[in-house]
Amino acid sequence: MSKATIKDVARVAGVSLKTVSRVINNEPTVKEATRKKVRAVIDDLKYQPDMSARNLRGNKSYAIGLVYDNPNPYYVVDVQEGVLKACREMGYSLQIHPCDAAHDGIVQELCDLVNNSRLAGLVIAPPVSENEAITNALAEHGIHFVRIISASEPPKGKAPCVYVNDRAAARSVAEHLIDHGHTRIAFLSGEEEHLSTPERRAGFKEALKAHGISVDDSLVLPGAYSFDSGFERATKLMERSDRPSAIFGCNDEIAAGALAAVKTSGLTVPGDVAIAGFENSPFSQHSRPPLTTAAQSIGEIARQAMMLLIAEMRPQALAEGEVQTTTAEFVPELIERPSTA
Amino acid sequence: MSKATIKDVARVAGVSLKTVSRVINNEPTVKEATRKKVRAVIDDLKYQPDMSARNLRGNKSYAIGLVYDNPNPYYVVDVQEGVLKACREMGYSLQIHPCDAAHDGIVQELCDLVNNSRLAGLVIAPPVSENEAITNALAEHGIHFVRIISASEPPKGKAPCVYVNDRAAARSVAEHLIDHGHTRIAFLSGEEEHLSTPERRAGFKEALKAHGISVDDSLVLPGAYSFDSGFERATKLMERSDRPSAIFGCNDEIAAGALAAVKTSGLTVPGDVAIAGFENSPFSQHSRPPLTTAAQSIGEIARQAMMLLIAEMRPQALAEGEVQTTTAEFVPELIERPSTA
DNA sequence: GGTCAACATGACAACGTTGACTATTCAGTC
DNA sequence: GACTGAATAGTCAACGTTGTCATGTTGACC
Repeated sequence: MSKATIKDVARVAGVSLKTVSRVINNEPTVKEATRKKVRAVIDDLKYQPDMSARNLRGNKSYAIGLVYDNPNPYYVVDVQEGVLKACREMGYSLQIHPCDAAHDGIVQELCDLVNNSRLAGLVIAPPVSENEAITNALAEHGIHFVRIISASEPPKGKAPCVYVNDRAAARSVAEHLIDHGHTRIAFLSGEEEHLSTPERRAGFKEALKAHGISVDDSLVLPGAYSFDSGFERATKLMERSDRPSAIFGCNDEIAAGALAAVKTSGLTVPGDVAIAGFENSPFSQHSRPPLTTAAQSIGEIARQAMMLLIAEMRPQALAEGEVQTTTAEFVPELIERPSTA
Repeated sequence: MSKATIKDVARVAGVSLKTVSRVINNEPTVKEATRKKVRAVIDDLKYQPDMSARNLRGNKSYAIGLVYDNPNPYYVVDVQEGVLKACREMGYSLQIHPCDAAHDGIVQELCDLVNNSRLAGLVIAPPVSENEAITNALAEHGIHFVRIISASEPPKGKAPCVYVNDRAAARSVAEHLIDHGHTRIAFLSGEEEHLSTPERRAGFKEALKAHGISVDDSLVLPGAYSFDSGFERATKLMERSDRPSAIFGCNDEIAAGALAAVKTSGLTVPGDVAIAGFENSPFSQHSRPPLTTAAQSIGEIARQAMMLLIAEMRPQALAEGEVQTTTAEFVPELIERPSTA
């Protein structure tokens, strides 16, 4: 009762193994009538090709790896679901690979992963995807991969890439604050190694400049993508006599920390200080008041990444008309909530 | 340069394919000298057996599936890492399978998963693992699996199981509150479908009784494992004239919501109301004040689950002396933080 | 009607591994 | 020295799929 093989399909449909194989793989040289007949049998028997056999036979593989090193589980889980969904649709299996981007042997580790697990390609999430030493090395080893990165324009280089325009989104958030009358706005950065930090900060500064507001560098503070880091920096800011009237956290965790700090200082949000975050994580939804933020549909981004990867690996697998691009842009969307009202 | 096969090893070592296979699989009928020689060549060539070929050949498979439906990404990511680590150690590959436990076709879905992906077995996390309709059906289909559940004693039935003694841990948390002089303690439940809810509540009640405190049922409130649900219930509690002096949230999200509610009501924590959570999630670490909670080492639990599963599937794979148990207990540990000081 | 190309299909081997079976070696025994 | 049985090693086929190459089938054109 368990396994229907290509053999069964061939027997029932009255054709050869190879013809079934051709139908499965969308090869063109099959008569339409035959194709239909075989498809019907496939549906009927609920046949699904066996990954192991496929991988074994060709040097082609139908497994892809998802590489990430992200401190934010919400992000990780969303990316996983998006990629997994796309994998299922396209008949691939998924191998997750959490790793340490700072680890010395990371390149070797990824090469071994691809070889040992016979992976067709990799989807690489930030921050690993933003480390050029790593991606260049992978490209040299002839490994197929697609990156998800933070950038304001298509990256050069031939490797496919999905880029999230954090800069444009950060501009929107900053403009939102400016529209509400704020001119002294603090910016709490994340780690500099994450491209999202300079990108979001650039968007912030661009918005100020566009509105003729000069940037006060003493309000642009380095730090980390964590609640504690946000709390600490905001606490210091609140002690200053020239404290800002608004705080823009480079992500929601920082903003949530800042929110806690402002309240701890006895000030109100948004009355005394407006606060905005980035990423639309539960931190922004669960704080009191909920935080204005920018949302990216991670699932859709992950899906798109998979599609680009497949296009690169097996161009023929895609339907005729589909566009052959190697990059895709996503712009997170401003979500207004009470923290800036 | 990429692939060393069993053939290469055999040639270099001057033995037959089969002998190498025997060495790899720890079969006993190989002379020690031969075994050593082959092992050396294997290391030398960095040979690693090909999963696809293995899976294809035997009906045995070296892939296991991780099934979960959990709204808490922190938990999911930790479980993934724990299981993945154990998989690597034991030479298995891992296939993640997020799913909807309430979905009608879930049993069929899991059976198909096992058949189509040729999985050797499943690691099932709560709450899917606690749905007996599902696990019984899987057992009937002859599918190997191990459950991670919440329970205060080894479950009956032959399927291997890792049980987390939430009841005992909840007793510790409640006793901690009692030790601090609280007698009117509210308990904010999670969803009743999650076994952890009745278990933790039972531990809470046991502690009260053990200290001669009668349970006030109007302080034991049903709800959901969410920030909002905690916020809502705590807000109502704070409006009561006979408000409790302490709140025990069934998890940290509930507790964090309660914390926000208490502060919103103009009361202080822990001054007016003490608050404790459960799970040691970042919610408990990031709130102000940080929350007293109970911590389980999810990674270790996941690892242990994998070991039990392997023991069930391939008893011979384990080293000689290793104990052959089918259940393992973990007791979360009390972590005292300022929210109850 | 015969020729040729284009299209459609099939036969067979091969991917890397292991199970079932067979062959060899080597003590120990009569 | 031939006979056992256990210990050790090898041969071969098979898992489900697809690439290569060969074959059959169609239709258009002279």
